[in-house]
Amino acid sequence: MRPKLTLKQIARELDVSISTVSKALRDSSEIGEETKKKIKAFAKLYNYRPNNIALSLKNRKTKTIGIIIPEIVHYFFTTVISGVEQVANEKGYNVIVCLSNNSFDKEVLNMELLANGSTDGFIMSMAKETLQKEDYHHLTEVTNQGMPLVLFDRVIDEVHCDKVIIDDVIGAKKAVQYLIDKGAKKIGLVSTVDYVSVGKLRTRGYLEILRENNVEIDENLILKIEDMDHSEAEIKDFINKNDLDAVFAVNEHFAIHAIKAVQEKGLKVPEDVSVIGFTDGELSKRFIPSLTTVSQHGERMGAEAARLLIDKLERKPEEEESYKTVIVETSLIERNSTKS
Amino acid sequence: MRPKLTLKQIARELDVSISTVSKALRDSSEIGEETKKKIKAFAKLYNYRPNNIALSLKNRKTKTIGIIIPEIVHYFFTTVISGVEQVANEKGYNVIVCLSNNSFDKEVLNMELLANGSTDGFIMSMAKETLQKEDYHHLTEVTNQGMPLVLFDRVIDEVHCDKVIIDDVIGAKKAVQYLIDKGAKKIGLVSTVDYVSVGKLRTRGYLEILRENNVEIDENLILKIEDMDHSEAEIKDFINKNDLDAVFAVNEHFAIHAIKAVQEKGLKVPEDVSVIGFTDGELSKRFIPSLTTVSQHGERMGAEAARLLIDKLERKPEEEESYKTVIVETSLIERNSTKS
DNA sequence: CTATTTTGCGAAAACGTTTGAGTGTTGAAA
DNA sequence: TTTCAACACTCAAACGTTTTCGCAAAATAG
Repeated sequence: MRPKLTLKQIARELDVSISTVSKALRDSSEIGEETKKKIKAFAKLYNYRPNNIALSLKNRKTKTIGIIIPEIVHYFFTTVISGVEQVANEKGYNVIVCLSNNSFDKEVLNMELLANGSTDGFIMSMAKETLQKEDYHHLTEVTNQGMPLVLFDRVIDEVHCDKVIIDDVIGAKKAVQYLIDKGAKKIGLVSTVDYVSVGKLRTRGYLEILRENNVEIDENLILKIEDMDHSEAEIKDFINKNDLDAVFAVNEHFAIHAIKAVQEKGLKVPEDVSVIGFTDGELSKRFIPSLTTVSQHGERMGAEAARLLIDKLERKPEEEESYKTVIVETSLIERNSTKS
Repeated sequence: MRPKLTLKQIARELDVSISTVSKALRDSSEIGEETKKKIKAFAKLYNYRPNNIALSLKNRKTKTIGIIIPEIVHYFFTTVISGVEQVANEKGYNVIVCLSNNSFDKEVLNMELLANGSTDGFIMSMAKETLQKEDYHHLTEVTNQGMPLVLFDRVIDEVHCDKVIIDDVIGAKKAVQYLIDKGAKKIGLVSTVDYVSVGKLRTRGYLEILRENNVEIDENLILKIEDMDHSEAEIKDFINKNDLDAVFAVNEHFAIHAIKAVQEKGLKVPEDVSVIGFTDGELSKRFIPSLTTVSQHGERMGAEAARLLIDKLERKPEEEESYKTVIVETSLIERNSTKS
């Protein structure tokens, strides 16, 4: 077992000072050609690599970005991570992933941990519990310390920082308009409770587009799910109770349960009932019938978020502060769960 | 914007030395009660937190573990990460995630980067390209430097380190035996090329159990997919060509394509053909028919890997070196893609 | 009232870098 | 011969900690 080589060891070996070694390796003009050559050869031979931690301490930057998400076993978030990772890597940054498991406390804990020097900035999507509590002190704390923060997907206006969101309202409108265009009259909505901002926005899109099309809004056709664990039963009940010709679900999960419920009711998708989901995951692609969905382009969101963050990190301090909100467009992907 | 508080600043503010502050905060008996109280109060008021980087440099350990996986947009890997994260967090470790994208070069790059002080050890699953090349110098390099490494899922004998694997052979045998028990005679195998070790092992399980049941092996009933991009067409062709009454696929993906192909051929699953997959993802659960699969318990694997790694990290140096291989048992989950 | 112990604190080194300032030697210009 | 610049290198500080050692003053013992 051979421990890592340090400048000090090279210096001792070659009988020069540490600074000489450092400068030689950075090809400084202060050092003679002969010495440089010797030192470089030695370093190469023994595969010297500077210690990142020491560099971080010296430079007061770690070249890593922290990403905090509610859960990782979730297609959308993994695509976002993938996007972040790609541009981070391009720009020489590492990515450190923390999960909040949708718990407020764990989110706070994670942020505090990472904020103490471990990362240069954050990319995060807020825990459900945090949204409920409306307690954002950990976020403002971190930004007050001068750490850049980029919020994505689940964002809130109260926190001032860069944001990457999708046009949830427009996305929902696109979906519902599509259903209307295909002749649907009674369009059900399966959404979440309103404190989940995406649920709220998609619900708003649904309402707006119905109004724009002069379709009367029937509150009975709107289901807001609180407890994911009972979503299946609730959706089944909802589908059974109402005579719908189309369903817009705010996520894949709900969409699939809706399809199942429709089928169990003895009707066919898409012949009798069309279903559109939100988020384009594995499930949407491979389910039978494959799902028409509003695609969120998670990878693009991650990439945008990383770009925003790194811009902030590498910006000269004299440049003035300003916060951008990037909206990543959704697109409707037509598959087999809607009439064509 | 208020930058982070340091010991030095507290010391200056309170007109004591840095060491006094440090000791007071760590509740050393060297410091008088009065002084301690004063310093602690100040630190608490201004929310002092020690700088992780400085601690890492001092202690020569970072309390982070690096996890390198081929891709993240993949259910199995996310469950593993989830498992790792859980026990890592419990023990006060952070997790830094790197993706190799199945590229040898990126895997090497990532390891080198993280090995220079960023992490205390590695948990990884090897890139496909690395397995093909059979070049493991980056792994031995890292272990030679005394960094613990835990390999999972895609492992190789040549590298000496802790390993977490599943009983691929046994898992495959369970699956095929199940098919045989249900009366299947012509059981097809959809696998990968042999340098992907899991493909090889599952293939071996298939062969062994057929032999044990005195079923003659027909090479025509075995499909080995090289190029994932053309897997769909190849599987379709394979299903069309052969008159199978059951299919064992080494992953979800293949299983689903097999089901589709069977259905497109005009046959029914599971009435005419039973299909079993490997890995228990979203897709398996929600597909219709939902898939009978061999579940890999990724979360458990991740947890085991993290435990092994942290044990190594926190082991006293005098204890002797030894490498364990933990086998996480698979279980067969019966759903609707097989006759009951 | 001296001798010794205890108490309370500070100085300094260390972790591995980078970098500006300093130093000694050489050679050439004045 | 003196002066000065160029060269090639070393010193030392800094990043933020922890920890060993040393030292003075106070408390205790003899």
